[in-house]
Amino acid sequence: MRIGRDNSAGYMANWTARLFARAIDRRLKPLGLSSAHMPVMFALRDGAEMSQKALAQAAAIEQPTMAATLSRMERAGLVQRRPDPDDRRAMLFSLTRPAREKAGAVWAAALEVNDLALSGLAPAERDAFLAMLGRVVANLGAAETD
Amino acid sequence: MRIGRDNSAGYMANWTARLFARAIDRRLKPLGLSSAHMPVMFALRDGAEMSQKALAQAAAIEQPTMAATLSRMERAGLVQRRPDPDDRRAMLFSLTRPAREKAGAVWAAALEVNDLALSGLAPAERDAFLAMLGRVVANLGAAETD
DNA sequence: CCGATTTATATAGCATGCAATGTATTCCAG
DNA sequence: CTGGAATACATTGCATGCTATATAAATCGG
Repeated sequence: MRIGRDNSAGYMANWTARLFARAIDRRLKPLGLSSAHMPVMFALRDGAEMSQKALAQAAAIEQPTMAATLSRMERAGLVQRRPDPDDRRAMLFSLTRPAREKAGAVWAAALEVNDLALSGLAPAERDAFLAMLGRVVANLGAAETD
Repeated sequence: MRIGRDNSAGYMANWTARLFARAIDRRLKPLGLSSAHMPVMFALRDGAEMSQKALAQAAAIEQPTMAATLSRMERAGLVQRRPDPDDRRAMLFSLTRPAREKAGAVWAAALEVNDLALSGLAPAERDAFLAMLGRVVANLGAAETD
């Protein structure tokens, strides 16, 4: 079997992810946001407060990565942190008012890019696509634990 | 419609790509290689020589990204460059002997991770999955040109 | 209650990716 | 043949992601 570009799932997944990120970033850049901010925006919607660890788990990224993202978002005035009154190791993060006001636009950009990417696929195909992505994530995630 | 994590194609694609890269990197690290080297290894197999621009196109990444990757690969003794005799602006890259000797192991790692990721999917599903990734790439790529 | 372990965050160092820009050649129209 | 446009590469600056490691606080067994 010949593995080139188009029949390597890993390569295609990488390519797809980069195109998604670029499409999102182009739309969010005017708002001072980027694709990495989206999981945080969603997790902290409706005024929720979460620790860095909880945010990292929600975004499925490593803790130092989330620390850096939160640091940049704080610098940009998008999130604020306060000490967790119940755990002096932890910090609780929440969206600032400016960030909350941008949530709608972030939502719209997510929907727009999602729809653009999946155009030409029937609803059942979209479901199947997401299910297969979920299966691949489960397969690779399970293999990491070993 | 509620967009969270599991029903956002962009988020799932990003997650999938990161898991693929980690699985590949874990296997290639003992060889002194990484996932970003794979498109170069494949493009330059069988002693082929290619310019930096041709390699960037083959890998579907931007030129500065390929420049950095080739620079690291050169530092690691994996590729060598020589001036293009027909174009004094261009350089021709090829794999070194040590890199050629690692090509088989790279191939094996790619097949292993591909199979692990797609385990549980029937051959027809795998084909459909790759076809849908191709469709998403085409959709997002076409939108970039605008 | 105490020491060992676990947990939450911080930090360093690096790879991979992008956009924007500079420089040297090449190519093409006139 | 020449000047402007296009092309190939280099460089800068930054974001996103990882691993490995350090530090402080919480937790748990005895």
